[in-house]
Amino acid sequence: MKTVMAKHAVLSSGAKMWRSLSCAKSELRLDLTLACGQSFRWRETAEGHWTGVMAGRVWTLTQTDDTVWYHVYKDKGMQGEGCDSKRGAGVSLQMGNKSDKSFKGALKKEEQEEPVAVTSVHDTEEEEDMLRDYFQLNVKLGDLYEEWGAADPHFKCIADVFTGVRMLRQDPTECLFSFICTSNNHISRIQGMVERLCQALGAPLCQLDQTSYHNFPSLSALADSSVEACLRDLGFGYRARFLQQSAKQILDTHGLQWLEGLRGVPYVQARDALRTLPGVGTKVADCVCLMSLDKAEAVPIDTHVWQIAKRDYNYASGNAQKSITDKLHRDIGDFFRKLWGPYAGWAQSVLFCADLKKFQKLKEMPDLKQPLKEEKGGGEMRVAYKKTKIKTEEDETVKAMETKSAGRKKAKVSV
DNA sequence: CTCAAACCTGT
DNA sequence: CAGGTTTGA
Repeated sequence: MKTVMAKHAVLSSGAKMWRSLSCAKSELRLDLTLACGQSFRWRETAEGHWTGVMAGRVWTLTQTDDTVWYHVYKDKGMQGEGCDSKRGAGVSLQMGNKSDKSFKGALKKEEQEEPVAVTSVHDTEEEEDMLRDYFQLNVKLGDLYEEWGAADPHFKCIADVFTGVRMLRQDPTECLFSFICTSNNHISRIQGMVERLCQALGAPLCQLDQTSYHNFPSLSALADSSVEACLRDLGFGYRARFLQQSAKQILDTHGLQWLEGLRGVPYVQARDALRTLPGVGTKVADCVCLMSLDKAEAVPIDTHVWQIAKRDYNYASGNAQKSITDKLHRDIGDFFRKLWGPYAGWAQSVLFCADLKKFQKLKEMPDLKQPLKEEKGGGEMRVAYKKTKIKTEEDETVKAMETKSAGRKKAKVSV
């Protein structure tokens, strides 16, 4: 009676369970995009195979030269039973949050009791749409790389190796609460924390090999008064309170749909709205704007990006500062927006990715199919930026609006 | 508006 | 100290 334990899918064994999506590696590199610190939910479960939870389902993704292969696990067995009220709410609330029409059918399907998981044509189309939405495949990354490279020699240099680094369009709730965990913290610990968070408070989805996969917790699950103590036990430290308080504040003063509604609000307004939440400062707010709220111009500035600005762009302003001030945030963000344009946040993620320790080996051994580009002296690249004008006039919309809305945590947003 | 210190925990 | 935020001078 004990069912055979399900396993992670592998492309080489059982091609029938895989579906495909035409997509060149220059448009999407799964390994870089999924492991560069945007989402903390994907794991490499086999060589080049990435497994994680997205839109309430468990996926394994892999790719060949011109194709992305995906498999969606169907496990009705674990749903609808064995979850407490908090978790139960997790499923429906999570799905209810989706405003996109393409996700409409999801809630109904979960509630039905189909004995066998037959994948209908409708499911197939729906899931392909989910992927296209999540990876924002309508955005032509190759064209953007061309533009950034034309405007910025240093970017062009990096871009030859780090192609296909693409911004994910994440669920706003998952994105916000994951990034509240990032303060004063490093990626490896954040990954563990987010995993424990989902395991403790998220609805279970399925189990593969020794790993159980859970949905990200709902707002109401996170807002429960018992959550802070629970998360402190799980090693969240002072962030435990931030998570619970932010969830409660959103539900009490804004409502369930508020976060998603910020997608339709201008960047600066959305960012200031987020900053009213405990544990959410400038950097975290920018991350959420960029990675889940469709604000491509948001450039999250952390100490690491500051180092990049100083080292590769000869950014001198704020040298006296010991740490990043609010003003420095604004100035560096404006600097990069001026350089890269409306998708500056996407460009920044490429450089950020290229600077991660775990990807350094790619710089030494580029693609074999591509002949080595001729070495360009790094020193000369920098000279080009020696005299780069850092400050610009008040002509930028973003800047103008920022100075206007100075009252930080007071900002009231009517959505 | 700027600045430093404290905040949890793991390396 | 770490990919930060809050708080009080």
